[in-house]
Amino acid sequence: MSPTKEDYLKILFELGGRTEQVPNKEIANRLSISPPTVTEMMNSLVKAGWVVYTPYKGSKLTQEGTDYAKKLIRKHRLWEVFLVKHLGFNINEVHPEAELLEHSTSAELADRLEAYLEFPEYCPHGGAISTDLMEEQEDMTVHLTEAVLGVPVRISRIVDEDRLLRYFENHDLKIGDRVTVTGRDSGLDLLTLNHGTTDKEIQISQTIAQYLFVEHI
Amino acid sequence: MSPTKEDYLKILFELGGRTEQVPNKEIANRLSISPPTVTEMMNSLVKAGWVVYTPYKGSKLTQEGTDYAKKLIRKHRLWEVFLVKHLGFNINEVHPEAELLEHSTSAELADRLEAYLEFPEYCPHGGAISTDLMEEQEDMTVHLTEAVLGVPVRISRIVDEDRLLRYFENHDLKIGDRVTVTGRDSGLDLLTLNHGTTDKEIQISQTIAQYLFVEHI
DNA sequence: GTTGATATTTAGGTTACCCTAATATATAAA
DNA sequence: TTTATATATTAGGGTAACCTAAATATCAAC
Ligand SMILES: [Mn+2]
Ligand SMILES: [Mn+2]
Ligand SMILES: [Mn+2]
Ligand SMILES: [Mn+2]
Repeated sequence: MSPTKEDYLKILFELGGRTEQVPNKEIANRLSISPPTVTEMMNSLVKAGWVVYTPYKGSKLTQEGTDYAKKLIRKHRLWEVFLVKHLGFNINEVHPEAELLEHSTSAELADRLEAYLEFPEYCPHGGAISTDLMEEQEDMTVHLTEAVLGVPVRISRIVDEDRLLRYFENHDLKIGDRVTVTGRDSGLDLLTLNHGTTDKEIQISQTIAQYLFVEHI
Repeated sequence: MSPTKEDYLKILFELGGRTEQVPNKEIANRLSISPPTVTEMMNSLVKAGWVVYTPYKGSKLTQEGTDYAKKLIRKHRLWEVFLVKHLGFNINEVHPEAELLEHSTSAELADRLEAYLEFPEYCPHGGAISTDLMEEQEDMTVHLTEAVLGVPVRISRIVDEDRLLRYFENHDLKIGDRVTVTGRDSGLDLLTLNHGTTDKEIQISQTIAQYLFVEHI
């Protein structure tokens, strides 16, 4: 498996490909790649047994594809923990580093690294590390867009995609922050939040709020 | 730069391409790749400014090529230290892991890793980590084949190429061991050693002994 | 100085991963 | 139900990194 193919599997998992069909366009967007390239790659992933592909509909991961993706995500998150905890990297810097390291990590190395880090439960962005907890978290967490108006919640996880992390940093949002959704404007695609700690008003786009997960306090 | 090209530069350095012309065949052997592929790659490395290539003669690294190779080797050796010291890997297992990790390591990551490891001087195979010390070591060390008969020496460094490491392990040789060359048979390509610690007789091929460096005690 | 062994290059081909332009399909609107 | 729009596929092309087979260059031995 090449780093390229591995990244396709990972993205597929992150876009819900474990349970639903993911349209090519979403993959193309996330990887900044042209749609024909995605079509081509999906056919190749089908041939290798990682994916089930329905033309014009989208792709779903097979069981093997799901397992492979979860192993990759585990490696990615383990490296992020190492980079932050031991090497003193900033939370917003580690994702691109881990994006590379994940592909150069044997199962043996991942296991030893996990033990060395004393079996952390979450990565610095709140993502679960154990492959079982990963599915659970994926099924249980609520998107910020689905939070009830006026009810305070805690940010539990940020989808760690480079552009998103910068967006959230620019809006002063962090894992663990308490926020309350105070307004929703679907026309302007806006979500208004009250930040629990600073009591400041924050406005973010609803489209992007989909990548923020929250839990009830 | 692709991992592939990076490995070519590194091999070139390891084969003495900093000071001498390295023939294509040696590169082809070390990388287990066909000679035409090497020719092709050398032309590509020339175009990128890493290498000076004389057809039918061989390749030398430019200053830029040398610097790049040394940075890569530093990353490689830092990872080996980490894998052995912190993750408990065996010395003979770490080379293939580092061979991958080196290509996924930013300058920032290498610097932080080096500080975290408390600036180690040598990798587990005795290779220098600082890029200055690296050249010095390359120029100063003596090949085991050049050691004087009957004079005890200490093994200071093993060229960490996968097949070689296994050969040396099979012959019970390790960094730090004292050995005395007791015989040399050029016809049979054999070198007879007396192992200082166990007092056992060891026979290794002269060809392979070239990859063992020793220092006087 | 010719010969022969070895090393190297040239020629031609493959697969992986990317692209744009043109065409076809699906779906939402009129 | 036609039409418009978004999405997806097909067609055709490019570069990187590999290969084998055949041609050519180098160099040491005779
Ligand atoms: Mn990440
Ligand atoms: Mn990646
Ligand atoms: Mn090594
Ligand atoms: Mn390598």
